[in-house]
Amino acid sequence: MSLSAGFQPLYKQVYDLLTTRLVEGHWKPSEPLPSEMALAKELGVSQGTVRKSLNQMVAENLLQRRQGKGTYVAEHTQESSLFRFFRWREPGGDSLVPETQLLSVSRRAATKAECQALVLTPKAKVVEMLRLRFLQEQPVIIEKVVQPLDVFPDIDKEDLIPNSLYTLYQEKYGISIVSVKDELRACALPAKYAKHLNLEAAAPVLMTERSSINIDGRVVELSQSYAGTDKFVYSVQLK
Amino acid sequence: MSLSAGFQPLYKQVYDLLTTRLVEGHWKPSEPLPSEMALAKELGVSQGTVRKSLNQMVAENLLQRRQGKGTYVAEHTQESSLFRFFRWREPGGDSLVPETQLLSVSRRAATKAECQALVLTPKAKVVEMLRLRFLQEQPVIIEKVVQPLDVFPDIDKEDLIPNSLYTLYQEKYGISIVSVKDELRACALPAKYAKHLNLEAAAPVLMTERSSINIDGRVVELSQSYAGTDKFVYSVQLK
DNA sequence: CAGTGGTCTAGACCACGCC
DNA sequence: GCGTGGTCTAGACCACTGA
Repeated sequence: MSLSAGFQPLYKQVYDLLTTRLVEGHWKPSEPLPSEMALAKELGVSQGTVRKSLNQMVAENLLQRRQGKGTYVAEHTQESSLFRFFRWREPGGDSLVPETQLLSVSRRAATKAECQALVLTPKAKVVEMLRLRFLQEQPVIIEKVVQPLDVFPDIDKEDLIPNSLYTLYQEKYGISIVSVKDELRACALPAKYAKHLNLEAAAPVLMTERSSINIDGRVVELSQSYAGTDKFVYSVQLK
Repeated sequence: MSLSAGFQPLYKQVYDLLTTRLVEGHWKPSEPLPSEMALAKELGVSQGTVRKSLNQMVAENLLQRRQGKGTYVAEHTQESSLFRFFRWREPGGDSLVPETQLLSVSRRAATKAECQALVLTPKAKVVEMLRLRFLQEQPVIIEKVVQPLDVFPDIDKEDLIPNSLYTLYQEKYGISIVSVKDELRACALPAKYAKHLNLEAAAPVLMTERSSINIDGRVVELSQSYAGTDKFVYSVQLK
């Protein structure tokens, strides 16, 4: 076999190699990878070993396979991305698609906490976006997003911020968000946001702090949001 | 092959068969299943096909495999069960293990909403438990649990309610919770719970409504809890 | 029709647990 | 040493896609 005689099983080595190529942008989103046979031949392993690696990557939402066609880099479409990471529902109900209004965009130095969470050098520049999200035409969530400029150069100069930022991240900046960590608490609505959500100041709201993780494992985005929960709930299934 | 000539792939048929056996209590928790070879011979398929089915069941937390020993029915130990489904953490911190104090147990007819959620005949009997959960010696969560008596006969007569109900469910009632659905909202703390949590009435608290799903797909438990979030947060990773 | 992924088999060898 | 699960291979056949 042409792979290094490491201590890891072959399929794991193949997985690491293919993931590295993916991270480095060797293949673009929605592009096909070489076929199983081609990869097996190139890497000097059997087709079954390549298959095991590819299937693991499919399980992690890195790839998609279509019988008769090929293996493709997973695409963060508006729908799939929102469906996976947008957890707001009507109680007992189906998934919802939010509308989004951009309120402000600014550039500033990162706070100490942000530097730590995003692994930045002190005083590195970040962009802060404030967005208001609507569910069924009602303003429900106000969201502050923080993005490091070294990851998203000049993102504050974008003139079209899409509904799902993750598609923009993937298409323009080569960032593929593969997982997010949410921390939820209840708190009193800060007075400055009250008018946006049509709620009284100090109304109980759900506050979510999210860290978004790129395919290479780096935390590349922080967000903090406040949501009224009279009509909608944060819904999650644990398995 | 001795399996029905259905339209499903073989490994799926094997998976269904083994899952059915598991649901029916053919093997008890922490008991070993027959070896791959034995199952393959019994079912008239190859070892690789059995392996694929077993690995899928492992991925769904139904089984555990130990190299050199065998394949075992997954056990809901206090730790593993809590680790999977108990989502409270210190902000940015590690998982916590709660202490639990049972406040009351009572038997009553199910409400209409409960009948619908738990698929019960009208006016079926349920047990309602009220529990106070402590994190780091502080009372943080007050939880109302509703269990149908047809699933958990005489559970209100248990004299030792463990920290994790799920272990009790598995050991005494043959119920294996494989997934839960949580709906979270912020609300004002009901006055009747204020003293338990050492908070003022109407303080903003995180309310969680949980449906717990048995291995056979049935919703077998509902719970509703209120939690103060000054020191602790509900933390979840989406992938 | 050729090329792709999906399923299934049979068999080899390895790593681990236990007697 | 034996039985278990874990890895890897080689090859057959099927199902789907698109030229």
